[in-house]
Amino acid sequence: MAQNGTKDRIAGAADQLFYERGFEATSFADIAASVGISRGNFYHHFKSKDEILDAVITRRMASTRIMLAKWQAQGGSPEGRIICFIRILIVNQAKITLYGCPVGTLVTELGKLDHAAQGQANAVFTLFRDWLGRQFEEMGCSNGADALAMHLLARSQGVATLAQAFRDPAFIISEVEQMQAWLHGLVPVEPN
Amino acid sequence: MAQNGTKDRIAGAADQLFYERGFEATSFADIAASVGISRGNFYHHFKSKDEILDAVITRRMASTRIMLAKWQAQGGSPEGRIICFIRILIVNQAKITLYGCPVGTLVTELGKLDHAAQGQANAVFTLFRDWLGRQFEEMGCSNGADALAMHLLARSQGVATLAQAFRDPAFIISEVEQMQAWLHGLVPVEPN
DNA sequence: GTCTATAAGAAGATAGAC
DNA sequence: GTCTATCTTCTTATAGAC
Repeated sequence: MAQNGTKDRIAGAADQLFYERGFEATSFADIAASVGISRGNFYHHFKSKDEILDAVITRRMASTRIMLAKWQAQGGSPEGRIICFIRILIVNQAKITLYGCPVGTLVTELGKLDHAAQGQANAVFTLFRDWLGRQFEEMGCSNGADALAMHLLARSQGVATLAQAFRDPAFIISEVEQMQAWLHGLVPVEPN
Repeated sequence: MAQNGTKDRIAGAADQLFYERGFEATSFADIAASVGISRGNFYHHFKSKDEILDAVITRRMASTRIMLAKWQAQGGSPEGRIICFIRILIVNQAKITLYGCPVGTLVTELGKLDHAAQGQANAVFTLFRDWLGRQFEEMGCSNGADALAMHLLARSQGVATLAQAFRDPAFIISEVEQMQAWLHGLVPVEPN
């Protein structure tokens, strides 16, 4: 991590700018200015813009895996772990109200650009999807576990989109409560 | 409508390209090529790219108003009219699977660009929001009518986002059924 | 590893002929 | 109303000095 400071700082700055402004709208000059290096230095670390995108997605994959592993390791019930997922909407409430969901907005943009990294970006979604699916399976919803995972992912995406559109952080709170109620209503009161 | 053929054709082509590729990613050359005119001719009809965006949003506002008015005029129950809204996901299934929701994706992009037309684009959302709110009021949900409207908008947005991300048109069908079931479960069987 | 300088191309936008 | 030609600026990308 501290092995190559500059390369990592570039990827970090790009990660943030791609989230806040979008991939296409972010130029090398923007990233360079954010890191505090010259544009020329840039190409010593990354040969092209697509390579930076690669690095950004790799970063996001890694941090997502760490987050999911942490939730998994802290014990508790699968239901409790799903609550952890739902509550990232609240943890990131302010940023979501401004920029939406980093995963969803990047996948949508790359999809429209027909970009080669689209599948890679979508792998972050798949990470959440599979993890949620396993939690629902553990909850005893072995039949529709994946459908439930997709349903919850979609609910979260919709909340992020509308919260950003209307700049309404309170909407996030309201919907998170409804998602938690939905989750509790899934299994008819069957303590593990 | 037929008064200025070229201007309208430009706006129509821009509308489609902004949806399929995004606003920033669409260049004047792209639109001109799509319409079959030269780039120079362009500026006779629109002074800037922002003016085209204005025209595109105006078009979308108009067509949305027409669609909502049509649903309103066809009689039936408010519940039936909300079903009309839900089912546009199915009507536009193929395009949504490829490009997501035209309203949501434009608002998200303009939000990230911090574009001046962001509020204007969001007005299309507000058109749906207010119309849905009135339907829920008529259904007797006068207290939480707007919250229900926002909830349903969010659900639709989430479905569009994930359907596009996973290129999964079947997910739309599955979620539309769930939204209809949710709608029917709202009022405890009280015929109008 | 970092910089300056610069190339090559695409973008939005304008001028003026027809 | 449509075209060609051109301008300016921005963006990605490269070359080469330090």
